Amino acid sequence: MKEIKTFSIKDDLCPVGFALKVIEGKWKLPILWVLCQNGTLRYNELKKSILGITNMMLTSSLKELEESGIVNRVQYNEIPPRVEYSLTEIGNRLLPVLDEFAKWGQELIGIKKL
Amino acid sequence: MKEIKTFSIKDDLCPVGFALKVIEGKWKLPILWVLCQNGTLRYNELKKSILGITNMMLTSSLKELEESGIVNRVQYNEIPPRVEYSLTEIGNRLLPVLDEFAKWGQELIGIKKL
DNA sequence: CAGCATCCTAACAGATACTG
DNA sequence: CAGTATCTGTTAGGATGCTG
Repeated sequence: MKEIKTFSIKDDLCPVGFALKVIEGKWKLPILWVLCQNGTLRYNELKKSILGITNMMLTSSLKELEESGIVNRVQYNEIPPRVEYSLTEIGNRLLPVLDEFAKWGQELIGIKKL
Repeated sequence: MKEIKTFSIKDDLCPVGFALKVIEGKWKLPILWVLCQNGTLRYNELKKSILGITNMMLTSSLKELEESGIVNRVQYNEIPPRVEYSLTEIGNRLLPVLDEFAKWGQELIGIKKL
């Protein structure tokens, strides 16, 4: 009888699952994308550059990304208010990983077209 | 005035988004994990090795993974029925990418503990 | 043994309007 | 300018029981 390795759901402290949660959600990748393309952006610049996003989703997605530690939020107490967002250092280090992921995705798309 | 690169939601044919969808969902990673640890497994072996999963979720997750092309399903027409699941070739090539992802996740966990 | 059908709930996401 | 608040719709996931 073969010995089967099990997986307990308690193990979802698994680093892959953890990393995945950080970028899951409809708007996280788009936000990361425009930030890595443009560097630092203000709230309204982000909003304009991500077509279709609402204030609610932009705000909550940014907050989660900030809490995850991959987006910086800098608030200037001016009138009118100014808030700038950018990728953190570890946020930037995610990019090459996503690139590998993209390559694999491309292969998969290629295979499915056969 | 700076030129801002935009992101249209229509672009979600983006390979990263595509790849992400394939492994999203509560049970996909656990399934991939036990398959890569054990090689080929039968339906009930999978069920036993993933604690807490229901028949419905196992069935639908396996079907999606199969449709994505990263899991093989082989049905033997015997009595009692036997169905075996394993990773496809491209499914196996996902593993090193997930490994990179895991390393990044570990770093992030490390940073957040500081 | 390997599943499918049905019903149910909770989390996610969108629309709209309002505020410091 | 940079968000909140509220209300509503949609989808993911779960419980339970049944079938070839």
